[in-house]
Amino acid sequence: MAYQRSEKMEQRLAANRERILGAARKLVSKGGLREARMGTVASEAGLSTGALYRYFPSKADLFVDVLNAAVDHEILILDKIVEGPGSARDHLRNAVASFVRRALRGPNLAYAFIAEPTEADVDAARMLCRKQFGEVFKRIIRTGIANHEFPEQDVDASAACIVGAFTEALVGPIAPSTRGTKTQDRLIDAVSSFCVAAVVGAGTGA
Amino acid sequence: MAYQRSEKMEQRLAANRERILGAARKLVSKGGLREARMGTVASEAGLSTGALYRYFPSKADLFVDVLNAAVDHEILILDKIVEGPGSARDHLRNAVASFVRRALRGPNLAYAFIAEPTEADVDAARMLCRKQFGEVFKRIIRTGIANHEFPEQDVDASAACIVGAFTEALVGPIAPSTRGTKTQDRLIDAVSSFCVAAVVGAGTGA
Amino acid sequence: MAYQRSEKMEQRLAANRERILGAARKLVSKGGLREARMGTVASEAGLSTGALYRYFPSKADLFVDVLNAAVDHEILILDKIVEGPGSARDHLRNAVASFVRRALRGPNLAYAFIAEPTEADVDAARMLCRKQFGEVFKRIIRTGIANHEFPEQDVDASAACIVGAFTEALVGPIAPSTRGTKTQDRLIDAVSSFCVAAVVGAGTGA
Amino acid sequence: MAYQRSEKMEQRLAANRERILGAARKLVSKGGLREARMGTVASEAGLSTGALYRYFPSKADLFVDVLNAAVDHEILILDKIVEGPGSARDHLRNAVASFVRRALRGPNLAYAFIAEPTEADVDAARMLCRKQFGEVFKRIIRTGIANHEFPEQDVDASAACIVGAFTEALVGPIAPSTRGTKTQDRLIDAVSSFCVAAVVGAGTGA
DNA sequence: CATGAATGAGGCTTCATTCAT
DNA sequence: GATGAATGAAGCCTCATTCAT
Repeated sequence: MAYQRSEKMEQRLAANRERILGAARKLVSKGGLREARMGTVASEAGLSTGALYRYFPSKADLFVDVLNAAVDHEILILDKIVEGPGSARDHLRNAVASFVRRALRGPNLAYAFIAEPTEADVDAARMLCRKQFGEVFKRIIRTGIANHEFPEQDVDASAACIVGAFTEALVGPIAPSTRGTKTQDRLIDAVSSFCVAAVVGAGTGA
Repeated sequence: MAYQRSEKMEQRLAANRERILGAARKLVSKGGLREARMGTVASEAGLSTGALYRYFPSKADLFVDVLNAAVDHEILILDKIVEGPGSARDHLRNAVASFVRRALRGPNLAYAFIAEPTEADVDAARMLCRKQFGEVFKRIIRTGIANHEFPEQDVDASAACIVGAFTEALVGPIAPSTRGTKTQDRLIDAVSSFCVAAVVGAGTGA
Repeated sequence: MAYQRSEKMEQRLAANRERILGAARKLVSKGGLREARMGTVASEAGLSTGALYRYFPSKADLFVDVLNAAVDHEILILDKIVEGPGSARDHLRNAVASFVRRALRGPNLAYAFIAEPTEADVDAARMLCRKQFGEVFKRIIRTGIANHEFPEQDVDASAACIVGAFTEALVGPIAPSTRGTKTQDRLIDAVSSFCVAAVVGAGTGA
Repeated sequence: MAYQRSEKMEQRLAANRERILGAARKLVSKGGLREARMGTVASEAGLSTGALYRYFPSKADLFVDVLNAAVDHEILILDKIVEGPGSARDHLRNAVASFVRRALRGPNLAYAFIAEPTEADVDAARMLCRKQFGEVFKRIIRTGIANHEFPEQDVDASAACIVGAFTEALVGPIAPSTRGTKTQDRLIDAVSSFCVAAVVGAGTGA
């Protein structure tokens, strides 16, 4: 009996945790960390403010977790692509396209967690996330260079440029609004082409 | 008899205004708008809080000015490059390189004003700024396409990617710290090469 | 399991709200709106500043409520008198006497809410209040005129004079301090007599 | 020469003082003390903020002077009426009518300086002013009682009521807006009749 | 004496966090 | 464990007053 109860409880707790994370993700992607107040997260999650602190010790912790969850998920997918079949060029194209596609789908967390600086704690976590994304692309590029698919280049800089390029293309005000699926496909294509061309042709530009 | 609107005074006022802008720029580039408190700006500028409001009607106004001043300066320089001699490819390369070079020099405002969302007022201004940068690159790309220097491509997306690429390369945590002048030159080169290659090879990557 | 919206809690909240209103009333009647700082209201009510904003969205709202509560209460009483038995003259006398009596009892809100101008919000509310008091007296006077108890007269002006008369008599520095009950009774009598005589004898004075 | 200069100077200084007082009066009667900022007074007077402090040691002092000047002027006129020919009833009627007439003319200082509470300093002065007005009416009433023109009554209370009555009739929102001259005459008549009737009939009302 | 820039205390309000129920 | 009321530290801004020119 006690065991039963506890199992049910466990589930409820886990569900709550997820709901909180979901609410936080939603809010942060809508208005940035600044606008994501703890109180709003709580009511969005159907809980009380106080309850939040039973799951996360502080706002910073909560959002670091939001960040990490989102990023872990992305990285997992990207890793699969990289480890899958195909040339480095394919990997690169697919990795970028895959990221952009998902970002265009959901609310654009990208903006919030890639761009916006806030408290030191969260900021540190964000830096790490960007680094992680960078690592994925570095791996791809390095492989390509080893294969002689890609020319020699500053891997760090290229990876940074890639992450920056698709981030801006996703969240920035430059690219036109992307409502229709077709438009989205075109954007995905454009961005991934851009990155592939850049890496493939690196050194060419001089 | 009347108050001497002496030249010295004028200068002092102008100097104050500059010191305020300078302090604001410094603070915003260090910790983002969030951390740039009016009080801190004031003391950094060697003035009292109240004095700030003689020069700028509100925090938002002050930082919009900081933003605009920085951007106007950049755009001016980029425009000169675009209107100067050389191929579109040169323009592109030089525009990127020039921006990145200056950004690496001064405090990296780029971060603050390209990325961080804040109050509606400032945000609107920032959107405009990014758009402005985008326009510069769109012009370059369009010219290059007309010249058959560059292949057909999604100009909006490419411009967005360029802005994103160098922004991230500048402020992001992916590229290694760039202290030495030599390292900086390498980064400048890498980033501008990346962008040029991307635009030149666009459509190639498919 | 869920948060107990216990009766005790409800009561405590209601009590807090009352304490806030009470504190606000006290302060405003002592030094006017100007001196009634939110911080002072809070500590007077035994709460923190922040807590006030859980009960009232802003200073203006709080004081509009103070005003309305006080006035509603008064108007209710005055209305009862007007609708009760007796001649218009009796109604007039009793209405004035009743108001003055209660005003002398509690802190003299009259001053604050009838006289002092402040923020637009509160001001609008105050104007309404004064108008409300005016209406009560207009009704009385109109009835009396219809009855031929009172001579024809400018009802608006008379009502205004009545409200002004007892307000000044209550809060002004002209009438001597009224500490003793006997003195108070005398004042009540004097003021109500004054008003009755004025209305009864209107037009006589020419 | 030096003498000449000094005389001219004296005049200019006196003129400045008057202009400041005038500006202050205008502003206070428009928006109350609260809205009458020193800076605004200064520019309205065609001077600088600092200059104000050469004529008046503080905001409170300035407005106390404004108040006193206005009141002295009134009292002088009222005194003349009281000392002139006619019955006490005439004096009373004329005094009230005269005050109301002038108040309706100029900007309604009455409101600001009779009603609105502010800093302790100014407040004290205002209390005195109201007392002064009260004294005038007390004198009239006492004389009338001695003459057996008026019945015995609480002189203090009656005087307070009179001051309150015309103040409210002047500034309150109860009496309809008084734009036309004819309307104004009617109001003057109504208010003075009201007061006379009240004093004449005092004690009648019981 | 005039000027108007500078000061700085103090007001209102927000919100992450705590805690009695 | 959950609730949401309460806390209190900041933040932005205003404005009477001072002071170098």
